[in-house]
Amino acid sequence: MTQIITRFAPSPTGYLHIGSARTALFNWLFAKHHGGKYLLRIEDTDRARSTDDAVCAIIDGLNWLGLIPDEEPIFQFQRAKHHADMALKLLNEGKAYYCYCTPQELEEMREKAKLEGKPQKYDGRWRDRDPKDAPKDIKPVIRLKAPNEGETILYDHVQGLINVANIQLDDMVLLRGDGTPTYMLSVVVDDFDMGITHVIRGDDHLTNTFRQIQLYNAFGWNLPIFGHIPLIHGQDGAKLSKRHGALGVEAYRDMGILPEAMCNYLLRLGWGHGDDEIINMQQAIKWFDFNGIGKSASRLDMAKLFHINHHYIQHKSTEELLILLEDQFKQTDKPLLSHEKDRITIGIEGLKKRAQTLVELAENAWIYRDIRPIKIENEDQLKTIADLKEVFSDLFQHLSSIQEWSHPMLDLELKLFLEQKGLKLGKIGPSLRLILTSKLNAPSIVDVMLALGKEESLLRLGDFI
RNA sequence: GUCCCCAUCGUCUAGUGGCCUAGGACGCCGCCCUUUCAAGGCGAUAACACGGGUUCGACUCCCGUUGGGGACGCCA
Repeated sequence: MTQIITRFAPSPTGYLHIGSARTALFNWLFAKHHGGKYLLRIEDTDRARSTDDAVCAIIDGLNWLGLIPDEEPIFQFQRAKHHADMALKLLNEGKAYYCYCTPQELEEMREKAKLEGKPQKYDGRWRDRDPKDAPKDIKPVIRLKAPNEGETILYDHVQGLINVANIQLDDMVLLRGDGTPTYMLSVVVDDFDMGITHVIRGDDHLTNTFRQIQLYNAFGWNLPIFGHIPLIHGQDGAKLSKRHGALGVEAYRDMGILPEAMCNYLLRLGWGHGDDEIINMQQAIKWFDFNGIGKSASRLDMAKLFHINHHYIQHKSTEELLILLEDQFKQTDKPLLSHEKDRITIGIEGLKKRAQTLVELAENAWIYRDIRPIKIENEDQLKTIADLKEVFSDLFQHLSSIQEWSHPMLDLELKLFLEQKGLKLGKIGPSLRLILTSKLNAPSIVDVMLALGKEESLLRLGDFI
Protein backbone atom coordinates (compact mmCIF):
# COMPACT_ATOMS: atom_id res chain seq x y z
CA MET A 1 0.00 0.00 0.00
CA THR A 2 1.39 3.36 -0.95
CA GLN A 3 1.82 6.10 1.58
CA ILE A 4 -0.81 8.77 1.60
CA ILE A 5 0.44 12.24 0.73
CA THR A 6 -1.66 15.37 0.95
CA ARG A 7 -0.80 18.96 0.34
CA PHE A 8 -1.94 22.44 1.08
CA ALA A 9 -1.26 24.79 -1.83
CA PRO A 10 -1.99 28.43 -1.08
CA SER A 11 -1.10 31.31 -3.33
CA PRO A 12 0.81 33.94 -1.39
CA THR A 13 -1.24 37.00 -2.14
CA GLY A 14 -2.26 37.92 1.39
CA TYR A 15 -2.89 36.54 4.85
CA LEU A 16 -3.79 32.94 5.55
CA HIS A 17 -7.50 32.95 4.85
CA ILE A 18 -9.70 31.29 7.42
CA GLY A 19 -11.13 28.99 4.77
CA SER A 20 -7.67 28.06 3.59
CA ALA A 21 -6.70 27.35 7.16
CA ARG A 22 -9.50 24.82 7.36
CA THR A 23 -8.39 23.27 4.09
CA ALA A 24 -4.89 22.98 5.51
CA LEU A 25 -6.28 21.47 8.71
CA PHE A 26 -8.28 18.87 6.81
CA ASN A 27 -5.27 17.93 4.69
CA TRP A 28 -3.07 17.71 7.75
CA LEU A 29 -5.57 15.60 9.68
CA PHE A 30 -6.20 13.32 6.74
CA ALA A 31 -2.50 12.67 6.31
CA LYS A 32 -1.95 12.10 10.03
CA HIS A 33 -4.98 9.85 10.27
CA HIS A 34 -3.59 7.62 7.58
CA GLY A 35 -0.02 7.79 8.76
CA GLY A 36 0.95 9.72 5.67
CA LYS A 37 2.64 12.97 4.85
CA TYR A 38 1.31 16.49 4.61
CA LEU A 39 3.17 18.91 2.35
CA LEU A 40 3.08 22.61 1.72
CA ARG A 41 3.40 24.09 -1.73
CA ILE A 42 3.44 27.83 -2.24
CA GLU A 43 1.79 28.63 -5.54
CA ASP A 44 3.66 31.76 -6.42
CA THR A 45 3.48 31.61 -10.18
CA ASP A 46 1.57 34.86 -10.34
CA ARG A 47 4.61 37.06 -9.99
CA ALA A 48 2.65 40.27 -9.89
CA ARG A 49 0.55 39.31 -6.90
CA SER A 50 2.84 37.02 -4.92
CA THR A 51 4.80 38.59 -2.09
CA ASP A 52 7.35 37.44 0.45
CA ASP A 53 5.26 39.02 3.19
CA ALA A 54 2.36 36.84 2.22
CA VAL A 55 4.56 33.75 2.25
CA CYS A 56 5.60 34.65 5.79
CA ALA A 57 2.05 35.37 6.86
CA ILE A 58 0.88 32.01 5.59
CA ILE A 59 3.70 30.07 7.18
CA ASP A 60 3.25 31.99 10.45
CA GLY A 61 -0.43 31.22 10.42
CA LEU A 62 0.14 27.54 9.80
CA ASN A 63 2.77 27.38 12.51
CA TRP A 64 0.42 29.05 14.93
CA LEU A 65 -2.20 26.42 14.22
CA GLY A 66 0.40 23.69 14.49
CA LEU A 67 -0.04 22.53 10.93
CA ILE A 68 3.60 21.90 10.21
CA PRO A 69 4.41 20.30 6.88
CA ASP A 70 6.43 17.10 6.89
CA GLU A 71 8.89 18.44 4.35
CA GLU A 72 10.31 21.79 3.36
CA PRO A 73 7.79 23.91 1.45
CA ILE A 74 7.99 23.79 -2.31
CA PHE A 75 7.85 27.03 -4.22
CA GLN A 76 6.04 26.47 -7.45
CA PHE A 77 7.72 29.25 -9.38
CA GLN A 78 11.09 27.55 -8.99
CA ARG A 79 9.74 24.69 -11.02
CA ALA A 80 8.46 26.88 -13.85
CA LYS A 81 11.07 25.65 -16.31
CA HIS A 82 10.03 22.07 -15.78
CA HIS A 83 6.38 22.98 -16.16
CA ALA A 84 7.13 24.72 -19.42
CA ASP A 85 9.01 21.68 -20.66
CA MET A 86 5.99 19.54 -19.90
CA ALA A 87 3.83 21.84 -22.00
CA LEU A 88 6.29 21.54 -24.85
CA LYS A 89 6.22 17.79 -24.46
CA LEU A 90 2.47 17.77 -25.02
CA LEU A 91 2.95 20.09 -27.97
CA ASN A 92 5.44 17.70 -29.57
CA GLU A 93 3.11 14.81 -28.99
CA GLY A 94 0.34 16.69 -30.76
CA LYS A 95 -1.71 16.92 -27.57
CA ALA A 96 -1.39 20.67 -27.41
CA TYR A 97 -1.13 23.46 -29.94
CA TYR A 98 -0.16 27.06 -30.43
CA CYS A 99 -2.94 29.61 -30.27
CA TYR A 100 -2.45 33.12 -31.63
CA CYS A 101 -5.60 34.75 -30.37
CA THR A 102 -5.34 38.24 -29.00
CA PRO A 103 -6.97 39.20 -25.71
CA GLN A 104 -9.41 41.30 -27.69
CA GLU A 105 -10.44 38.33 -29.80
CA LEU A 106 -10.97 36.28 -26.66
CA GLU A 107 -13.03 39.04 -25.14
CA GLU A 108 -15.24 39.24 -28.21
CA MET A 109 -15.64 35.49 -28.17
CA ARG A 110 -16.94 35.58 -24.62
CA GLU A 111 -19.28 38.46 -25.32
CA LYS A 112 -20.71 36.66 -28.28
CA ALA A 113 -21.14 33.39 -26.42
CA LYS A 114 -22.93 35.21 -23.63
CA LEU A 115 -25.33 36.84 -26.06
CA GLU A 116 -26.04 33.54 -27.76
CA GLY A 117 -26.60 31.76 -24.48
CA LYS A 118 -23.66 29.44 -25.06
CA PRO A 119 -20.94 28.53 -22.59
CA GLN A 120 -18.29 31.19 -22.40
CA LYS A 121 -15.24 29.48 -23.73
CA TYR A 122 -12.48 29.61 -26.25
CA ASP A 123 -13.79 28.27 -29.54
CA GLY A 124 -10.66 26.37 -30.55
CA ARG A 125 -10.05 28.37 -33.68
CA TRP A 126 -6.32 27.59 -33.74
CA ARG A 127 -6.76 23.97 -32.83
CA ASP A 128 -6.44 22.64 -36.33
CA ARG A 129 -5.26 25.71 -38.13
CA ASP A 130 -2.00 25.66 -39.97
CA PRO A 131 0.69 27.43 -37.91
CA LYS A 132 1.81 29.02 -41.20
CA ASP A 133 -1.20 31.32 -40.85
CA ALA A 134 0.24 32.60 -37.63
CA PRO A 135 0.57 36.34 -37.33
CA LYS A 136 4.21 37.24 -36.88
CA ASP A 137 3.73 39.84 -34.20
CA ILE A 138 1.86 37.72 -31.71
CA LYS A 139 3.48 35.51 -29.12
CA PRO A 140 1.35 32.38 -29.03
CA VAL A 141 0.12 30.52 -26.00
CA ILE A 142 0.06 26.77 -25.84
CA ARG A 143 -3.35 25.25 -25.31
CA LEU A 144 -4.31 21.73 -24.47
CA LYS A 145 -6.07 19.88 -27.23
CA ALA A 146 -8.85 18.73 -24.97
CA PRO A 147 -11.47 16.21 -26.05
CA ASN A 148 -14.49 18.00 -27.45
CA GLU A 149 -16.97 15.20 -27.17
CA GLY A 150 -17.92 12.75 -24.49
CA GLU A 151 -17.70 13.65 -20.86
CA THR A 152 -15.21 13.87 -18.07
CA ILE A 153 -16.07 11.96 -14.94
CA LEU A 154 -14.96 12.72 -11.41
CA TYR A 155 -15.56 10.51 -8.46
CA ASP A 156 -15.20 13.02 -5.69
CA HIS A 157 -14.80 11.57 -2.22
CA VAL A 158 -16.83 14.33 -0.67
CA GLN A 159 -19.32 15.28 -3.36
CA GLY A 160 -19.78 11.94 -5.04
CA LEU A 161 -19.99 11.16 -8.74
CA ILE A 162 -20.03 14.19 -10.99
CA ASN A 163 -19.68 14.42 -14.72
CA VAL A 164 -19.36 17.29 -17.09
CA ALA A 165 -19.81 17.28 -20.84
CA ASN A 166 -16.48 18.00 -22.50
CA ILE A 167 -18.20 20.50 -24.73
CA GLN A 168 -18.43 22.72 -21.66
CA LEU A 169 -14.69 22.71 -21.20
CA ASP A 170 -12.46 24.65 -23.54
CA ASP A 171 -8.86 24.18 -24.54
CA MET A 172 -7.13 25.71 -21.57
CA VAL A 173 -3.93 27.67 -21.77
CA LEU A 174 -0.93 25.72 -20.54
CA LEU A 175 1.85 28.11 -21.38
CA ARG A 176 1.39 31.85 -21.58
CA GLY A 177 2.65 34.06 -24.39
CA ASP A 178 5.65 34.93 -22.28
CA GLY A 179 6.51 31.27 -21.85
CA THR A 180 5.44 30.97 -18.22
CA PRO A 181 3.21 28.11 -17.15
CA THR A 182 -0.33 28.60 -15.94
CA TYR A 183 -1.77 27.41 -12.69
CA MET A 184 -3.61 24.49 -14.30
CA LEU A 185 -0.41 23.07 -15.71
CA SER A 186 1.71 23.72 -12.66
CA VAL A 187 -0.75 22.17 -10.25
CA VAL A 188 -1.07 18.97 -12.20
CA VAL A 189 2.64 18.56 -12.81
CA ASP A 190 3.51 19.37 -9.20
CA ASP A 191 0.87 17.15 -7.69
CA PHE A 192 2.14 14.36 -9.86
CA ASP A 193 5.80 14.96 -9.11
CA MET A 194 5.17 15.32 -5.40
CA GLY A 195 3.32 12.04 -5.40
CA ILE A 196 0.17 13.59 -4.03
CA THR A 197 -2.36 10.83 -3.48
CA HIS A 198 -5.25 12.91 -2.13
CA VAL A 199 -6.16 16.38 -3.25
CA ILE A 200 -8.37 17.98 -0.62
CA ARG A 201 -9.30 21.53 -1.47
CA GLY A 202 -12.15 24.01 -1.58
CA ASP A 203 -15.28 23.53 -3.59
CA ASP A 204 -14.35 26.51 -5.70
CA HIS A 205 -11.83 24.28 -7.47
CA LEU A 206 -14.40 21.73 -8.50
CA THR A 207 -14.72 22.91 -12.08
CA ASN A 208 -10.97 23.26 -12.38
CA THR A 209 -10.71 19.63 -11.51
CA PHE A 210 -12.38 18.56 -14.71
CA ARG A 211 -9.83 20.46 -16.74
CA GLN A 212 -7.06 19.05 -14.64
CA ILE A 213 -8.35 15.54 -15.21
CA GLN A 214 -8.09 16.17 -18.93
CA LEU A 215 -4.49 17.16 -18.39
CA TYR A 216 -3.74 14.06 -16.34
CA ASN A 217 -5.21 12.06 -19.17
CA ALA A 218 -3.10 13.86 -21.76
CA PHE A 219 0.01 13.02 -19.76
CA GLY A 220 -1.19 9.48 -19.26
CA TRP A 221 -0.98 9.79 -15.47
CA ASN A 222 -3.15 8.19 -12.85
CA LEU A 223 -5.53 10.50 -11.08
CA PRO A 224 -5.14 11.31 -7.41
CA ILE A 225 -8.19 11.00 -5.21
CA PHE A 226 -10.12 14.25 -5.01
CA GLY A 227 -12.19 15.62 -2.18
CA HIS A 228 -13.77 19.02 -2.58
CA ILE A 229 -14.87 20.53 0.69
CA PRO A 230 -17.68 23.07 0.80
CA LEU A 231 -16.79 26.69 1.32
CA ILE A 232 -17.22 28.72 4.45
CA HIS A 233 -19.74 31.51 4.13
CA GLY A 234 -20.42 34.62 6.15
CA GLN A 235 -23.36 35.02 8.52
CA ASP A 236 -25.62 35.93 5.62
CA GLY A 237 -24.74 32.90 3.55
CA ALA A 238 -22.78 34.79 0.94
CA LYS A 239 -19.17 34.12 0.19
CA LEU A 240 -16.98 35.08 3.09
CA SER A 241 -15.69 38.57 2.57
CA LYS A 242 -14.26 41.45 4.50
CA ARG A 243 -17.60 42.80 5.55
CA HIS A 244 -18.24 39.58 7.49
CA GLY A 245 -15.31 40.33 9.74
CA ALA A 246 -11.89 38.83 10.02
CA LEU A 247 -10.65 36.74 7.15
CA GLY A 248 -7.05 36.10 8.08
CA VAL A 249 -6.19 33.72 10.88
CA GLU A 250 -3.75 36.23 12.33
CA ALA A 251 -6.73 38.44 13.09
CA TYR A 252 -8.19 35.65 15.22
CA ARG A 253 -4.88 35.24 16.98
CA ASP A 254 -4.87 38.98 17.67
CA MET A 255 -8.39 38.70 19.03
CA GLY A 256 -7.04 36.33 21.62
CA ILE A 257 -8.26 33.08 20.16
CA LEU A 258 -6.25 30.02 21.16
CA PRO A 259 -4.92 27.96 18.25
CA GLU A 260 -6.44 24.79 19.66
CA ALA A 261 -9.82 26.51 19.87
CA MET A 262 -9.46 27.73 16.31
CA CYS A 263 -8.66 24.22 15.09
CA ASN A 264 -11.51 22.70 17.05
CA TYR A 265 -13.94 25.23 15.68
CA LEU A 266 -12.70 24.90 12.11
CA LEU A 267 -12.82 21.14 12.38
CA ARG A 268 -16.48 21.20 13.36
CA LEU A 269 -17.29 23.56 10.53
CA GLY A 270 -18.13 21.14 7.78
CA TRP A 271 -17.15 18.00 9.59
CA GLY A 272 -18.84 16.09 12.33
CA HIS A 273 -18.38 13.03 14.48
CA GLY A 274 -21.67 12.24 16.16
CA ASP A 275 -22.47 14.63 18.96
CA ASP A 276 -18.85 15.42 19.75
CA GLU A 277 -18.07 19.10 20.03
CA ILE A 278 -14.87 19.49 21.99
CA ILE A 279 -12.28 17.52 20.12
CA ASN A 280 -8.56 17.80 20.63
CA MET A 281 -6.09 17.17 17.86
CA GLN A 282 -5.15 13.67 19.01
CA GLN A 283 -8.77 12.68 18.94
CA ALA A 284 -9.30 14.45 15.64
CA ILE A 285 -6.47 12.50 14.04
CA LYS A 286 -8.13 9.30 15.17
CA TRP A 287 -11.52 10.24 13.85
CA PHE A 288 -10.95 12.40 10.80
CA ASP A 289 -11.89 10.99 7.44
CA PHE A 290 -13.86 11.83 4.31
CA ASN A 291 -17.05 10.30 5.62
CA GLY A 292 -17.52 12.97 8.26
CA ILE A 293 -17.27 15.84 5.81
CA GLY A 294 -20.57 17.49 4.96
CA LYS A 295 -21.59 18.51 1.48
CA SER A 296 -23.11 21.88 2.13
CA ALA A 297 -21.48 25.20 2.83
CA SER A 298 -21.37 26.40 6.41
CA ARG A 299 -21.48 29.80 8.00
CA LEU A 300 -18.96 31.30 10.29
CA ASP A 301 -20.35 31.80 13.79
CA MET A 302 -18.21 33.93 16.05
CA ALA A 303 -20.34 33.20 19.12
CA LYS A 304 -19.54 29.53 18.89
CA LEU A 305 -15.88 30.20 18.26
CA PHE A 306 -15.78 32.33 21.41
CA HIS A 307 -17.57 29.66 23.36
CA ILE A 308 -15.05 27.03 22.35
CA ASN A 309 -12.24 29.44 23.09
CA HIS A 310 -13.68 30.01 26.55
CA HIS A 311 -13.66 26.29 27.09
CA TYR A 312 -10.03 25.93 26.14
CA ILE A 313 -9.04 28.86 28.33
CA GLN A 314 -10.71 27.17 31.31
CA HIS A 315 -8.68 24.05 30.69
CA LYS A 316 -5.31 25.76 30.43
CA SER A 317 -2.99 25.42 33.38
CA THR A 318 -2.10 28.51 35.35
CA GLU A 319 1.48 28.29 34.08
CA GLU A 320 0.36 28.21 30.46
CA LEU A 321 -2.05 31.04 30.99
CA LEU A 322 0.63 33.15 32.62
CA ILE A 323 2.94 32.67 29.66
CA LEU A 324 0.12 33.65 27.32
CA LEU A 325 -0.64 36.68 29.47
CA GLU A 326 2.97 37.81 29.48
CA ASP A 327 2.77 37.62 25.71
CA GLN A 328 -0.34 39.73 25.65
CA PHE A 329 1.23 42.33 27.90
CA LYS A 330 4.39 42.44 25.82
CA GLN A 331 2.25 44.12 23.24
CA THR A 332 1.54 46.94 25.69
CA ASP A 333 4.36 49.11 26.98
CA LYS A 334 4.18 47.58 30.45
CA PRO A 335 5.68 44.12 30.69
CA LEU A 336 4.33 41.98 33.49
CA LEU A 337 6.29 42.30 36.76
CA SER A 338 6.97 39.34 38.97
CA HIS A 339 4.80 40.45 41.91
CA GLU A 340 2.00 41.19 39.49
CA LYS A 341 2.39 37.66 38.22
CA ASP A 342 2.11 36.39 41.77
CA ARG A 343 -1.17 38.20 42.25
CA ILE A 344 -2.54 36.96 38.96
CA THR A 345 -1.53 33.43 39.85
CA ILE A 346 -3.71 33.65 42.96
CA GLY A 347 -6.55 35.37 41.16
CA ILE A 348 -6.45 33.40 37.94
CA GLU A 349 -9.54 31.27 38.56
CA GLY A 350 -11.69 34.34 39.00
CA LEU A 351 -10.16 35.93 35.94
CA LYS A 352 -10.35 33.11 33.48
CA LYS A 353 -13.97 32.20 33.91
CA ARG A 354 -14.75 35.75 32.90
CA ALA A 355 -12.66 35.63 29.76
CA GLN A 356 -13.67 34.39 26.35
CA THR A 357 -10.41 35.48 24.78
CA LEU A 358 -6.84 36.09 25.84
CA VAL A 359 -7.40 39.76 25.16
CA GLU A 360 -10.24 39.79 27.66
CA LEU A 361 -8.15 37.83 30.12
CA ALA A 362 -5.39 40.39 29.86
CA GLU A 363 -7.84 43.24 30.24
CA ASN A 364 -9.34 41.66 33.32
CA ALA A 365 -5.90 40.96 34.74
CA TRP A 366 -5.09 44.66 34.83
CA ILE A 367 -6.78 44.87 38.21
CA TYR A 368 -3.85 42.95 39.66
CA ARG A 369 -1.21 45.19 38.19
CA ASP A 370 0.26 48.31 39.74
CA ILE A 371 -2.44 50.82 39.01
CA ARG A 372 -2.48 52.86 42.23
CA PRO A 373 -3.85 55.32 42.78
CA ILE A 374 -7.03 53.88 41.33
CA LYS A 375 -8.67 56.39 39.04
CA ILE A 376 -12.41 56.81 39.24
CA GLU A 377 -13.84 59.37 36.87
CA ASN A 378 -17.55 59.09 37.58
CA GLU A 379 -18.75 61.87 39.91
CA ASP A 380 -21.64 59.89 41.37
CA GLN A 381 -19.39 56.99 42.18
CA LEU A 382 -16.89 59.28 43.87
CA LYS A 383 -19.64 60.84 45.89
CA THR A 384 -20.96 57.48 47.05
CA ILE A 385 -17.48 56.51 48.10
CA ALA A 386 -17.02 59.78 49.94
CA ASP A 387 -20.30 59.24 51.74
CA LEU A 388 -19.03 55.89 52.94
CA LYS A 389 -15.65 57.20 53.99
CA GLU A 390 -16.19 56.43 57.65
CA VAL A 391 -17.28 52.89 56.96
CA PHE A 392 -14.24 52.31 54.81
CA SER A 393 -12.02 53.84 57.44
CA ASP A 394 -13.40 51.34 59.95
CA LEU A 395 -13.05 48.56 57.42
CA PHE A 396 -9.42 49.55 56.98
CA GLN A 397 -8.87 49.13 60.70
CA HIS A 398 -10.77 45.88 60.74
CA LEU A 399 -8.80 44.40 57.87
CA SER A 400 -5.51 45.64 59.26
CA SER A 401 -5.97 43.46 62.27
CA ILE A 402 -6.42 40.28 60.29
CA GLN A 403 -3.46 37.99 60.76
CA GLU A 404 -4.30 35.20 58.38
CA TRP A 405 -5.00 36.66 54.91
CA SER A 406 -6.85 33.65 53.55
CA HIS A 407 -10.06 33.20 51.66
CA PRO A 408 -12.11 31.72 54.51
CA MET A 409 -10.76 34.27 56.95
CA LEU A 410 -11.43 37.25 54.68
CA ASP A 411 -14.87 35.92 53.96
CA LEU A 412 -15.58 35.56 57.65
CA GLU A 413 -14.13 38.90 58.68
CA LEU A 414 -15.98 40.77 55.97
CA LYS A 415 -19.25 39.21 57.07
CA LEU A 416 -18.44 39.97 60.68
CA PHE A 417 -17.68 43.57 59.85
CA LEU A 418 -20.93 44.00 57.95
CA GLU A 419 -22.83 42.45 60.81
CA GLN A 420 -21.25 44.81 63.30
CA LYS A 421 -22.14 47.76 61.13
CA GLY A 422 -25.58 46.44 60.38
CA LEU A 423 -24.89 46.76 56.71
CA LYS A 424 -25.61 44.62 53.69
CA LEU A 425 -22.79 44.03 51.27
CA GLY A 426 -25.00 45.51 48.59
CA LYS A 427 -24.58 48.84 50.32
CA ILE A 428 -20.80 49.08 50.21
CA GLY A 429 -19.94 46.32 47.71
CA PRO A 430 -19.97 48.32 44.51
CA SER A 431 -17.93 51.13 46.02
CA LEU A 432 -15.46 48.75 47.58
CA ARG A 433 -15.04 46.99 44.26
CA LEU A 434 -14.37 50.32 42.61
CA ILE A 435 -11.80 51.22 45.22
CA LEU A 436 -10.01 47.92 44.79
CA THR A 437 -10.26 47.49 41.03
CA SER A 438 -11.57 50.70 39.48
CA LYS A 439 -14.26 48.53 37.95
CA LEU A 440 -17.91 47.98 38.67
CA ASN A 441 -17.65 44.44 37.33
CA ALA A 442 -14.83 42.27 38.54
CA PRO A 443 -14.19 39.02 40.40
CA SER A 444 -15.58 38.73 43.90
CA ILE A 445 -14.25 41.20 46.45
CA VAL A 446 -12.74 38.51 48.66
CA ASP A 447 -10.98 36.95 45.68
CA VAL A 448 -9.60 40.30 44.69
CA MET A 449 -8.33 41.11 48.18
CA LEU A 450 -6.79 37.69 48.46
CA ALA A 451 -4.94 38.04 45.19
CA LEU A 452 -3.83 41.59 45.87
CA GLY A 453 -2.50 40.63 49.26
CA LYS A 454 -2.94 42.46 52.51
CA GLU A 455 -0.54 45.28 51.82
CA GLU A 456 -1.83 46.27 48.41
CA SER A 457 -5.46 45.83 49.44
CA LEU A 458 -5.00 48.19 52.36
CA LEU A 459 -3.05 50.66 50.27
CA ARG A 460 -5.82 50.81 47.69
CA LEU A 461 -8.42 51.18 50.40
CA GLY A 462 -6.27 53.75 52.17
CA ASP A 463 -6.20 55.94 49.07
CA PHE A 464 -9.88 56.65 49.58
CA ILE A 465 -10.05 57.41 53.30
C1' G B 1 -26.35 33.34 -19.88
C1' U B 2 -23.92 28.13 -19.63
C1' C B 3 -22.32 24.27 -16.49
C1' C B 4 -21.75 22.16 -11.65
C1' C B 5 -22.89 21.60 -6.49
C1' C B 6 -25.90 22.06 -2.14
C1' A B 7 -30.70 22.08 0.99
C1' U B 8 -32.59 19.18 9.04
C1' C B 9 -33.86 24.31 14.66
C1' G B 10 -31.32 31.51 13.90
C1' U B 11 -26.11 28.93 13.44
C1' C B 12 -22.83 24.29 13.46
C1' U B 13 -24.54 19.54 13.10
C1' A B 14 -26.54 13.93 14.40
C1' G B 15 -29.52 11.05 11.39
C1' U B 16 -27.34 6.18 5.64
C1' G B 17 -35.89 3.34 5.00
C1' G B 18 -38.91 1.55 10.55
C1' C B 19 -34.67 3.14 16.69
C1' C B 20 -37.59 10.17 15.11
C1' U B 21 -42.93 12.21 19.52
C1' A B 22 -36.16 14.23 14.79
C1' G B 23 -30.84 14.07 19.09
C1' G B 24 -26.54 17.28 20.60
C1' A B 25 -23.88 22.03 20.67
C1' C B 26 -23.78 27.52 20.21
C1' G B 27 -26.97 31.63 20.50
C1' C B 28 -31.64 33.52 22.21
C1' C B 29 -35.42 33.41 26.32
C1' G B 30 -36.86 31.99 31.44
C1' C B 31 -35.64 30.21 36.34
C1' C B 32 -31.97 28.95 40.23
C1' C B 33 -27.29 30.36 42.44
C1' U B 34 -25.15 35.23 43.58
C1' U B 35 -22.22 41.53 46.64
C1' U B 36 -21.29 43.07 40.68
C1' C B 37 -19.96 40.86 36.06
C1' A B 38 -19.20 36.20 34.77
C1' A B 39 -19.11 31.07 35.41
C1' G B 40 -22.23 27.05 36.82
C1' G B 41 -27.06 24.36 37.29
C1' C B 42 -32.06 23.61 35.47
C1' G B 43 -35.71 24.49 31.82
C1' A B 44 -38.20 26.48 27.42
C1' U B 45 -38.68 27.99 22.26
C1' A B 46 -37.03 26.22 17.69
C1' A B 47 -35.91 22.48 11.91
C1' C B 48 -36.55 17.80 7.98
C1' A B 49 -37.66 24.18 1.69
C1' C B 50 -41.99 22.75 -1.52
C1' G B 51 -44.59 19.26 -4.87
C1' G B 52 -44.81 14.62 -6.95
C1' G B 53 -43.41 9.57 -7.05
C1' U B 54 -41.02 4.52 -5.13
C1' U B 55 -42.28 1.64 -0.63
C1' C B 56 -46.26 -1.79 4.01
C1' G B 57 -43.33 2.50 5.76
C1' A B 58 -39.71 8.11 4.07
C1' C B 59 -35.68 13.33 7.02
C1' U B 60 -33.43 9.26 4.70
C1' C B 61 -34.20 6.66 -2.39
C1' C B 62 -35.92 8.96 -7.47
C1' C B 63 -37.91 13.23 -10.35
C1' G B 64 -39.34 18.23 -10.61
C1' U B 65 -39.87 23.24 -8.45
C1' U B 66 -37.95 26.92 -5.44
C1' G B 67 -33.97 28.89 -2.82
C1' G B 68 -28.68 29.32 -1.94
C1' G B 69 -23.66 28.73 -3.56
C1' G B 70 -19.60 27.96 -6.94
C1' A B 71 -17.06 27.97 -11.75
C1' C B 72 -16.88 29.97 -16.52
C1' G B 73 -9.04 34.44 -17.30
C1' C B 74 -2.50 34.27 -20.94
C1' C B 75 -5.46 34.75 -11.51
C1' A B 76 -4.54 31.03 -8.35
